[in-house]
Amino acid sequence: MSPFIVVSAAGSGRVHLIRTDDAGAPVPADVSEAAAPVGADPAITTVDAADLARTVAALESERPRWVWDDTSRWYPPLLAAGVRVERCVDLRLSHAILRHSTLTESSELAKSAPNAFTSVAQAGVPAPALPPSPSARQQHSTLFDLDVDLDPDDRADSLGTPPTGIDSRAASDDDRSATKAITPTPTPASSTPTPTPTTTTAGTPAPTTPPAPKPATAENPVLREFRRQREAIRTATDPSRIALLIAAESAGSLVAVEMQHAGIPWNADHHDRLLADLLGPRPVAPGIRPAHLEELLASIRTALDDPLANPDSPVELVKSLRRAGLDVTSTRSWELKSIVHPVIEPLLEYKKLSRLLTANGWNWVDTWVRDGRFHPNYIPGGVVTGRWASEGGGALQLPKQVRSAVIADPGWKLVVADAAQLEPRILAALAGDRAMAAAGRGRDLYDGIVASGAVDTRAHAKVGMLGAMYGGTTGESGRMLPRLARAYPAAVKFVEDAARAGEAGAVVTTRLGRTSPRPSDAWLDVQDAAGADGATDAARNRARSAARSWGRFTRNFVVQGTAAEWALCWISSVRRRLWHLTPPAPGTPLEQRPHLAFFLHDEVMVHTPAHLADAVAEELRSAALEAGRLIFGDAPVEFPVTVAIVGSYDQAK
DNA sequence: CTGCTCGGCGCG
DNA sequence: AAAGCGCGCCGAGCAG
Repeated sequence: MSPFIVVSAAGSGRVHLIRTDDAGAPVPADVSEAAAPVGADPAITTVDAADLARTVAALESERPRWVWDDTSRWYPPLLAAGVRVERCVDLRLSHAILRHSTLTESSELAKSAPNAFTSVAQAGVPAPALPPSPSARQQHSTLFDLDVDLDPDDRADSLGTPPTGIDSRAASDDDRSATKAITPTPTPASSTPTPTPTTTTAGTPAPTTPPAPKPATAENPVLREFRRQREAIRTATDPSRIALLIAAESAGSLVAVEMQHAGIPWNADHHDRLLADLLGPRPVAPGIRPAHLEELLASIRTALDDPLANPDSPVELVKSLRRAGLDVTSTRSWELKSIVHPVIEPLLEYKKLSRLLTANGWNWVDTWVRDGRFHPNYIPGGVVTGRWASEGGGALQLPKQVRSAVIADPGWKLVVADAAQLEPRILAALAGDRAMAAAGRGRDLYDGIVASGAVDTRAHAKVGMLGAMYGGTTGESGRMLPRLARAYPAAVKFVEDAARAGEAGAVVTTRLGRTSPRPSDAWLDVQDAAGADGATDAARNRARSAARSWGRFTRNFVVQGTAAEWALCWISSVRRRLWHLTPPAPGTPLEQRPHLAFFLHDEVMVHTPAHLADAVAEELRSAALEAGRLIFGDAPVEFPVTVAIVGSYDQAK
């Protein structure tokens, strides 16, 4: 079996490498490595940080899993040195999952006091890397090469026995430590990468390994944490699920670093032309409005007969509008749209363009685009549900307005894939709802719901399903719910159960084992106050409102969180497939081969030489199939992806 | 001056 | 038509 190698900072610019078995027990290296053993312990070697990349590259042929505290700390320098690793274990991300998961709640790790690994959110992904296996079965057993059985045939419940995602125990101990992401390292294009792992990356937790001149492996805190995690997984309620989640989370952490490294191809000249077309030429100095905005401002002031009207200040603008006789309570676009008045058109246009200018204008390009690439900082596990967050440049909110500036290199293509109606499909699989699964088979899921007769239009099906998953009760979506409940009772019951759990203060757990945070002390206090003798109506209303709000959160957590797990498995598989699409090419940087360039919850973008675009498209589809089977086994729910091969991002869908 | 909340809006 | 989930970022405006 390929080894685990624990990577641990040793101080003084040195790094310890410790070989272990799958339980985290040190094992002697059977081949001598370039570095000398430390003391009498043959399992541990020490290298200079400056030699780490070379050492890792040499050892990579053994297909080890690199075990480190934080992929975002160790991997960037390796990539910068041209070294890509196949797979890893991100202990920080794994710890966050294992500490809170109901599947590992009896583990020593879950019961232990917070430690240096406790500080963060969640996320990460390992990197599988075998050549494509001939059979689906083999693919499953090798995808992540976990030490657990991932055979889909053993993953029982698919459809038929709905897995329990709901944990009905009431919340008890307080725990609000691990929800928010680490302080990320802002990475404007101008910043320089952290040169070596021994330099603590700014913003990341301090190195967890104290300088230990004569380290015994038993005392190594990174190794100790790894051992505890392996034990937690081994003794979990459903080891294969939590192990898959840990593997996917760690693989994701590799993808995140690789995508930041490669960047999104961004044509600054095109972006500038786009801005000039809409706003007018770039102002000569900051603080000056572009010409078109200035014109719109004049129109607004004329229409309001208010020469001082200021659309940049919501508070002032509401006053101006009300002075002009408009009955508004805010300046939200959707509220303004319902009003008939000459000021509305230029005002909405102003707001639209002003938003473009401030969010993705010339300053944005100057700050974030360097040498034709936008290098956002991705934060795996940055969202409580397991979704990624990002920091710097608003990478996950790129408006459609500017996507035409995302242009493939000459001779290259962008292959953009999107999982169609991912969340309702996830719900169908989670709930074992055969009718909903059937509605989505071979077609658009919402069309299938219409075809079943449950609702009359696709728009109704969509808004109804979104409402069911978000907890909407009013308007169109509220009206659709009874119809959906009649046609798809299992799916609706599933989300209702999740909501009831949250309202009662309980936690819920995703398919693979990510558990929702417990409600805050403040929330519990509000509930207690409402139950006390002599509680006022106001207190009871407040408690009911807070309970429902938390119920909407847990209702959505299970679906969004499981969708995030599907997406992690998808991109992990895509990563491995892309790597094997081209022959081994030692010394060829990652970004000169087909590579992931962007990931957005249920959508990915691959930047690839044009002649490989069709093959990439096929791998994206195959990977989606693989992700579904990994998580849901033989459940009859399909997870189709739409794939577009384009020259620029705006041409995709 | 910094640090914070808020309104508003971009994305899924 | 505009609400029900999850985010990040911007400018305005206020508190210190």
